[in-house]
Amino acid sequence: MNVIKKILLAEDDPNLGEILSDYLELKGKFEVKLCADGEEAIRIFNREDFDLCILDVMMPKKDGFTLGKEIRKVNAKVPIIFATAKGMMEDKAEAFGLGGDDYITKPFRVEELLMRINALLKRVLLTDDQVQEKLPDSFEIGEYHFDYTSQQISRNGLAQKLSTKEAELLRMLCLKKNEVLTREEALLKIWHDDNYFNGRSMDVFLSKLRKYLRDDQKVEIVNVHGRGYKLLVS
Amino acid sequence: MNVIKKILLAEDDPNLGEILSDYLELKGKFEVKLCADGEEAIRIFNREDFDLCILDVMMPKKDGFTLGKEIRKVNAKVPIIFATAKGMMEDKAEAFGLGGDDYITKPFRVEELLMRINALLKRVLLTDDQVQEKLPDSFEIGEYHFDYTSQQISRNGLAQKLSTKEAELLRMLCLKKNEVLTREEALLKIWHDDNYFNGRSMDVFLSKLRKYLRDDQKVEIVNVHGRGYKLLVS
DNA sequence: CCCGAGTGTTAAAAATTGTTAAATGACGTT
DNA sequence: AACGTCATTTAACAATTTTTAACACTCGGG
Repeated sequence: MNVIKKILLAEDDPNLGEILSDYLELKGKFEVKLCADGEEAIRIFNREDFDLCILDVMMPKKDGFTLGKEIRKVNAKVPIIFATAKGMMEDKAEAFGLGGDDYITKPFRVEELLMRINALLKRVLLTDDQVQEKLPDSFEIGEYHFDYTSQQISRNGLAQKLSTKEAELLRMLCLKKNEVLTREEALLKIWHDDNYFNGRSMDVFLSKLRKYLRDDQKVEIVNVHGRGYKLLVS
Repeated sequence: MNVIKKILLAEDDPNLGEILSDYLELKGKFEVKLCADGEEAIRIFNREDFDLCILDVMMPKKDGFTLGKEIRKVNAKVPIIFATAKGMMEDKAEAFGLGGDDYITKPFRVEELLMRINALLKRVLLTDDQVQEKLPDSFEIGEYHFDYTSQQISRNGLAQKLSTKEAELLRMLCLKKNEVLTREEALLKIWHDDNYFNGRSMDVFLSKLRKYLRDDQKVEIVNVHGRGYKLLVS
């Protein structure tokens, strides 16, 4: 690909972090985001898209493994490299599965790290095309037909254009038809940040979607108090 | 080598800069662009194509390493030579390895610099041919046929000439058919600078392209609010 | 029943985008 | 140099999208 890959680097030692960051940006032509602790890292991760994460295991506030698990909750496939002191990994390795991931023991040479990064990225690139866990982009909602990419719903041949956010939210609801879509999940995936104002903004969009869908009595977006929303088609 | 190589020289000392520039143009038969600081350098770099960069590490406004990283983000392969005072490099040098780049400690003899330039350029010349990933220059967009090099689109035998920027923008959209082309990416690649006015200029071109493509209902350029555009063919 | 947190709805404000026209710039011709 | 022509940028205004604000209502625990 001709696109620059983005790497999230969580490393609490500023010196090492700076050196690694510089090296990867200059030599590996990556765009590197450096975070000093686990909490900052998860916040940044939810705001931007990354192609790979490098997590120091020993960090203040939130250790690398916890961070890794939280990242996995939101993103199932981004490759992760854990950097850890010798001997710390053996037991954990099993636990984490390490499906698409890797680990490297400190101290390591930067060339070694770069090699592993490239290896992981290449592997993702290979499997990416085959697996193509391609989510549907077209849905049936009662009498409505919803096409996500072209951002419109239609009923009886009449089309209604949707804005980007309207389409994204409706898509997430469709992907969980009859299940609960958590407010948190929608906010993190669409707004990239779960806070009060984005929540209110989302409420407005819910209201709009309900308006679009109200011509079919059998379609309903119901609230699950304190948790989220369900798209019901009876 | 029948083409004159272009060198970007970032050096804040006007005397040294002038001497180097003159020497390289005279002795090395290069075309040299001299910049007095890092900010000027990155601006120039985004506007022109260079075969090699020589960056003084200590410069006002933006130091050589930062500049080097920014250059790497845009161009992954142009060789860089860092010029630095003795002792300053040793720690970084290790980190950066010497893969595609080089460094030289001040003070140095101009002959020494010329040697390194020629060495780097020769190395690039060797590896250059392999990369050559050729992108298509002709696209089908619904009923339209778009030829990038001849800068025209045609439908039902009727041709419509495009201006350079129109063609470049349409090409980028085609290369990402059904995916999002980020405003930022288009601006950096075509306008070489992402600012408000270039953004507005791009909007005007989007409007023109939509006009050219509006005879086929199935072709659409849809906006992804806050991100960019998708070229859709249904 | 009362209260606070959570939700529904609407409207206004702010930001972004769409479109058209005028101003500027680039370039070859005379 | 003056001119015509075309490409591009800037300006102006319209329309759309998203966010924020305001107020009403609901839920569920004390």
